[in-house]
Amino acid sequence: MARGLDILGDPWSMLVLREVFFGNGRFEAMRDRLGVADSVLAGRLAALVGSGLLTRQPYGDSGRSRQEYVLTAKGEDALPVLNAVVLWSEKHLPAPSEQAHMFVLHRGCGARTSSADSCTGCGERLTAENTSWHSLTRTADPVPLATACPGKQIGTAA
Amino acid sequence: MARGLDILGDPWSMLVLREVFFGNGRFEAMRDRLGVADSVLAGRLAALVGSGLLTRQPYGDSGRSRQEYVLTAKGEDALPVLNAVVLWSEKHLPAPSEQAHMFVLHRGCGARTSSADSCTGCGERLTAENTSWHSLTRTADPVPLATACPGKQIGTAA
DNA sequence: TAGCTGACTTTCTTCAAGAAAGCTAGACCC
DNA sequence: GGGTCTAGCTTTCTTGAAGAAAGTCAGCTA
Repeated sequence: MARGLDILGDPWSMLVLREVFFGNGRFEAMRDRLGVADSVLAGRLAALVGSGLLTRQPYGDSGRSRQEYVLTAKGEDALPVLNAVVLWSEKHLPAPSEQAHMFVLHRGCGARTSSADSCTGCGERLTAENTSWHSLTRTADPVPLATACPGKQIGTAA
Repeated sequence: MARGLDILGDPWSMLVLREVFFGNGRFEAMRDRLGVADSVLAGRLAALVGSGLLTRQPYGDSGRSRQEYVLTAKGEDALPVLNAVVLWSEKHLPAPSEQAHMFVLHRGCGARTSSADSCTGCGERLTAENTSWHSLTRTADPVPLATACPGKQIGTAA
């Protein structure tokens, strides 16, 4: 557990993972969204890549220096940890505004779940593939989570 | 979620909570077990009490200056977060030794669960009351988790 | 009354976070 | 084809927190 916390226990690491799950894997996008210092973000990304939770992937136009960070299977498996934090926060921390709420939705049955790793509506196991997060501060509609390497499947290969 | 991570995201906070769940709520015991600096432990404990996850409770002999930290209902509800970290770590991080493994057990049916907040054997919801952790480095047998205020129930009253 | 112990608090040093600027390589523009 | 733009870092500097070690204090113990 201590070893797990070395990777996941850092506040920024979890927030970076959150952004990647939201499909927000580009350096600038994360920096702007999280308000984190460049050097810290660079360090956290390198650590998460080093720990095998993220991989780098060139995106958009041809071989330019533009990279996007995407989840590996190992990173995707951290979803219950993030869900558990979201559910605990929703239950116990007062939201600073109506917009600040965030929900975990199972796309299979559409239910809002109160479990970190299974749907309390239908019991199905939650994965990044069948889960959406709904954050009012972000978009009006729920966001399907990013899975390991969107588009082309690389997944556990790395 | 960011607010939740302000409290739970700190590596030491999670480890302190782990110790309290293990029934190890005394200052010296935690310091010895975690190898954390006194000043840092004192700060973390104060923060967790301030956030309402722990309360202080005198223990043993009469009104001496000896305190023990015990969970509140709010702190107890953080169990799924810790479970999720344990399960992820067990799945994805190599254990440095045979002894380093840790399991989450449901005492109701005795099954080892692979879900953070329900028993994968019987489906029952996991609470501190019906959950044991089994850490080989600690004891040979699984340890029933500490619940909100052992002995006298205070719980949500604070 | 002279320790001893548990639970801190203080002090000091070192390391990491935060802010701000600089660097680089390809894209775009005219 | 020279200038500008932009994404994705890297460097530098300052400030704040972590870590180590010693000090404090109240009550028990002998």
